[in-house]
Amino acid sequence: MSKRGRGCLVPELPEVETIVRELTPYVVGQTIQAVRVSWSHAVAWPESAEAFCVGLQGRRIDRTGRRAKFALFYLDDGQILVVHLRMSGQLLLSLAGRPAHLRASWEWAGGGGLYFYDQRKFGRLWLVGDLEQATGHLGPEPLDESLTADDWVALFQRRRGRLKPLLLDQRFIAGLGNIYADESLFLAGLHPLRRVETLAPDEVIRLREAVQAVLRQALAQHGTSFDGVFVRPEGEQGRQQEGLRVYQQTGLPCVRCGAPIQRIMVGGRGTHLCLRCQPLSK
DNA sequence: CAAGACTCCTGACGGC
DNA sequence: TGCCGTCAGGAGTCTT
Repeated sequence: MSKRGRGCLVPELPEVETIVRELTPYVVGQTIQAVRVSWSHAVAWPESAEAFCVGLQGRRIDRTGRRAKFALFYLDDGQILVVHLRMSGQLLLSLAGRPAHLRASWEWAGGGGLYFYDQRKFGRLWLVGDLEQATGHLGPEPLDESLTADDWVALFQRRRGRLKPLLLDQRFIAGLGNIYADESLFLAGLHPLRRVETLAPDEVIRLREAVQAVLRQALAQHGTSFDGVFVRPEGEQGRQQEGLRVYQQTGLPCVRCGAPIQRIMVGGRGTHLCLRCQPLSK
C-alpha cells in the first residue's frame, strides 16, 4: 500500500463532467453580482484579476459545458468563464464556513453563489471571448464518437516514444490524467513503457476501447472518489476507490491474475500496473 | 520530435 | 514533541 498520495485523487474528465452536470441547475440563469479573487495568480486571463472581476460583474450564466478537464460557463455577453481545477481545485455551491483555501467567489444577485477552493493553488481561471484562447491547444476528446477506431490508429501512427506519457499529453488526447491512464492501460493489457511505434493496429483499437470503457464507467458512477458540489464538512469524506483496478493498489493482488500490483515511475509520475497482465515484452 | 529537468504549491509523512 | 527535508502531481516551459 502506498503511503503517499492517498485520498487526494485529482479531477479528470469524468469528475469535471460530473461537477458541471451537478452545478448546471444551480448556476444557469444566475446573475453574477459580486466577484472576488483572493489569489490573483489563479487568474490566467485577462492579465489582471481586476479585469477578470470587472468583466464578470453583472453577467448572467446562460449555459455550461466541458472541454477535456476544463469547466465552461457561457455568459450572456458571449464571453466564457473557464475553470481548470488541476490538482486540488473544487467548485462548491456554498461557502460552508471555510475561509481556508478559498481563491475566488461569484455571488448571485439573488443570494448564494459559486466558490472556488484550491489548496494547492494550481487551479486556473480564464475569462475569454474565444474559447480557443484557453483550450485551443487540446487534442480530441477520447469519448468523441466521430473519432473512429481508424482515426485512433492514424493518430498513434504519427507518434513514437513511451505510451503512458502520450496518453497524458493533453495535446494528443485531452481529458485523461494519471488515474484513468493507468486504469486504461491495465484494461488494455499494455505496459506504460511500451513504445508507441511498436503498437499493432489491434492494440491501438483495444486501447481505445479500454479508455472509453474506463471513462464511461467513471461517468456512470459520477467520478471516482467525488464528494459533490454541495456543502462539504471540514474533514474528507470517505474517499472511495471502488472501481480502481490498479491505481493506488500497490501490493494488492491483481483482480485478473492475482499477482501483486507494482508501482513504478514513468515520466516522473507514479504508475501502477500488473506486470503479468501488462508485459513489456514484444 | 522525444524526454528529462525545472517550476509552481501545500501538507502529509518519515526520520531523528 | 517538534523541526526539517522529501515528495506528489497537472501542465507549461526550457534544455539536451
